[in-house]
Parts: sequence; C-alpha cells; structure tokens
Amino acid sequence: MTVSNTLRRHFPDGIFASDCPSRVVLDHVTSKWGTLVILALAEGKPLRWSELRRRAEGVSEKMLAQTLRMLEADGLVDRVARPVVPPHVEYSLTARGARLAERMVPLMDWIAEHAPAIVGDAGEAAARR
Amino acid sequence: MTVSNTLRRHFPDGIFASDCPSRVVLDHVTSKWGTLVILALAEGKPLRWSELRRRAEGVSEKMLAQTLRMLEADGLVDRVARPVVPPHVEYSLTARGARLAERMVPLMDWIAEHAPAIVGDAGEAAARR
DNA sequence: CGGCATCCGGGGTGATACTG
DNA sequence: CAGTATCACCCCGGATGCCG
Repeated sequence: MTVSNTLRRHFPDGIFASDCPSRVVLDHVTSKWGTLVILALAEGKPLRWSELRRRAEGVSEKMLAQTLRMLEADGLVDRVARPVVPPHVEYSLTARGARLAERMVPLMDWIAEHAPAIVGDAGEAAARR
Repeated sequence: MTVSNTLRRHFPDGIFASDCPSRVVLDHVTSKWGTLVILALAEGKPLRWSELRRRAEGVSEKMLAQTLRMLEADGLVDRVARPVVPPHVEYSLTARGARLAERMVPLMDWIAEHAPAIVGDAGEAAARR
C-alpha cells in the first residue's frame, strides 16, 4: 500500500490527465523556487521580500516576483503591504498554504537527510563512466 | 511548529544553500515528470516503458528516458531488462525510492483534493481583473 | 525598499526519424 | 517494444533600467 485511496479516487486511471487541474498546482508548488519559498515561510514567521531573496539563495528578482505572484494567486501565500516609506511588505502562508506546507516538510526532511548519499552515488557512477 | 528539527539541523541558516546537494535532489524529484513517474510507481507494481508513457500523460519519449535515467542514477528507480524479443523492460521503485514515495503521496493527495478549488480561485481572480 | 517592463541569449523540450 | 539521434524552436530566466 503506497498509493492512498484519495489519490485513487481522484485519478482512478491515469495518475494525472494532462489537462487536470492537479497538474497546474503540481507544477506551481514543485517549481524550482516555489518549493523553497513555501518552505521558507513554513516556519510560520512572515518574511519580507529581501529576506525571501536571501533564503532562496540564487533566485533572481524576476523569478521571486513571479513565484510569489503565482503562489498568491493560488491562495497559498498572503501578501501584506504597509504603505510606508520605505515600503514594508511581508509574505506569509495562508491557512491553505500552511496545510500544504505540513505535507511538504516531511518530504524535504527526507531529501535533506538523503541528498548527500544520493549525490554521492551519482558522483561515483559518473566517475566510473 | 511547521518546520521540523531535521530541516533545522541540516539547514540552520538558509533553507538551502545554492550549492547544497539537496538542491539537486529537490530538482530531480520535483521535476515535472519526475513526480509523475515516482507516483506512478508508488503503487508498488513494476511498470513498463509504454505503461509509464501512458500514465505520465503528455510526456515525450525523450523526457521520459531522461527522467528515468536521472531517477535511476539517483538510486530511486530500478530498471530490469529481460533480453527477449520484443524487449521487455520494467521499472520499479528501489527501497530508497519507495521511502521517498511514502512522503510524496500525502502531498499529492492534498494537491489532488485542493487543486480544483485553487485553479477555480485563480480563474475567478483572473476574471475579476 | 520592493517591485515591474523590456530585452535577449542558451538550453531545455518536443517532433521526427531511425535502430536493436 | 524500448529506446537513441538529430534538429529546430520556444520560453525560461538573468541582466538591466526605471518607478512608487
């Protein structure tokens, strides 16, 4: 038993049809920067734009903006702008986003634990070639 | 409490440094087709190339091959070829892959349940604009 | 500080054809 | 059936410049 009844109920015959809404959401939350942003916000503490940029190391302004707008449109991230100068904007997870994050953290934990071994294996395999 | 101690222990100061092995593994398992392949194999039943192509609807031959080789190199997917004609090749999850899949299924369950609402919201938001 | 608009270059992607 | 090879294209994503 590795596939849940929920999954079976929703996708009895093909995991994901190419036009299924799940595909869209899947692409959003598993996007390169989407996962990092959600995870950074998973601590529960609102983060500012500049903080997010540091947390998701390597992200460009454009991609961070794009990612945040995408997640906001999906109702996963909340954006609160205080109209002061200099501007102060904070991002946090919505209730929905927090529930999603709960399911992402165990996955990230696993990856964090096993990534070194996996990359190590790959390196050896590459060296053997 | 939304971020685990494991995650904190491994990434005390930045979720993911840009050169961290986790980034590589993360990109692999959250790649567009990687998730679908892992999930398709998560049932535990070995699948043939052509079955995988049908399950991951929309995947091209090239990307399926690329994805499978990547996951195989990561030690997540096992490839067994029976040298008969016509060729018979079966893919399944390794023990490591199965453990990863266990952590992906809850995430996919959540997405499967909430994707319609999310896409629906996005549609409404777009219409409102 | 927190964005958005524009340009543009490279590589990821898909279609097609071919093979063991 | 299960792939590899080749190629053309498109779009992701970075860099830059400007604005509230």
